[in-house]
Amino acid sequence: MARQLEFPLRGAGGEPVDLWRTLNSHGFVDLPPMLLQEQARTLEITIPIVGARPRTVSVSNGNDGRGTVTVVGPTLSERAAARALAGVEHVLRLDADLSRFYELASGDPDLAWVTSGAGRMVRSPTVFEDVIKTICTTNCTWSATKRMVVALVEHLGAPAPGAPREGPYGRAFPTPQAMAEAGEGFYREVARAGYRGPHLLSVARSVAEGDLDLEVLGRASPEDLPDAELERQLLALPGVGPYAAAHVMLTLGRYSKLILDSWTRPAYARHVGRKAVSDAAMARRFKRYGSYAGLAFWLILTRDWV
DNA sequence: CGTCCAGGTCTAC
DNA sequence: GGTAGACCTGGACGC
Repeated sequence: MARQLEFPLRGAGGEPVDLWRTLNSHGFVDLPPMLLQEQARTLEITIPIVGARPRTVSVSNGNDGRGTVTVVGPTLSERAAARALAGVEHVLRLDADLSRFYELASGDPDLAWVTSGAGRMVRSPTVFEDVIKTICTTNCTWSATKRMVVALVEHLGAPAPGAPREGPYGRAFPTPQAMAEAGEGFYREVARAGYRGPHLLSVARSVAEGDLDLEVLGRASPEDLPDAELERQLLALPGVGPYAAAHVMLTLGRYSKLILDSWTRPAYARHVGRKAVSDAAMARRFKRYGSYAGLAFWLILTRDWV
């Protein structure tokens, strides 16, 4: 018996939330254990629940400007239901207050459109998941990224009730422990992660052994952990360079860095009708958005995604 | 069939 | 500090 939960589509500052645009905020919704369903305009995702098995839920627009969470599988206890709902609200970043960004954007012809509820980046249930997935996007095609992440979730992820017998869906993203216990051979021969394999294993082991706490990076305030220091810590991770650090930072709600890669560079050049634009020029152009520079950059590039 | 390179990173100068 | 070269993999190309 499915169970329905509801939540208000409002940000922490009372600002509007465009759910469909949030669900299309970046490419990770195309990687398991997330599954974007275009026709139904829903996001299916399998999330870990503390003290219980992972659960697969479906997120969509409900009535009266609210969002709906439909839980797959047996009915949850009150506590587990509350945790599942909190998990979805976390993934949708409803705790973020974008009202100051909207004020900034409302006076900008390039960006005023975002104030109707764009700019909320989907994040994974854990920082660990976003870091691992980001490493899997480096120096390869999207199909390769998918192959690696599919393998991780399919073979190492804990199944939710009602999970299909095979395939990557209906399973939570693997824990650091599960990834640490997988041997080098798994990364080489099953995930076919190539030279990234040792990086993935190293990050997983560090977290599993307690030497590295990635989750604290998601909780730290900019006062306690300024963007520059956060970037420094991310760059220290094996396999994480400038692109990956900027991408992870976007998923952490830290928007000062521009994501500069082989997709965004030409996409921005097209946007301004030039053959190429230097990284320095892009940084200058977005400097006026201050701590929201990277978010402004990303939104301008992805405006036509919805 | 070989070469190139994709939502880069690391090491060695 | 800035910049070549190497690096797994496997589609997309050109020949």
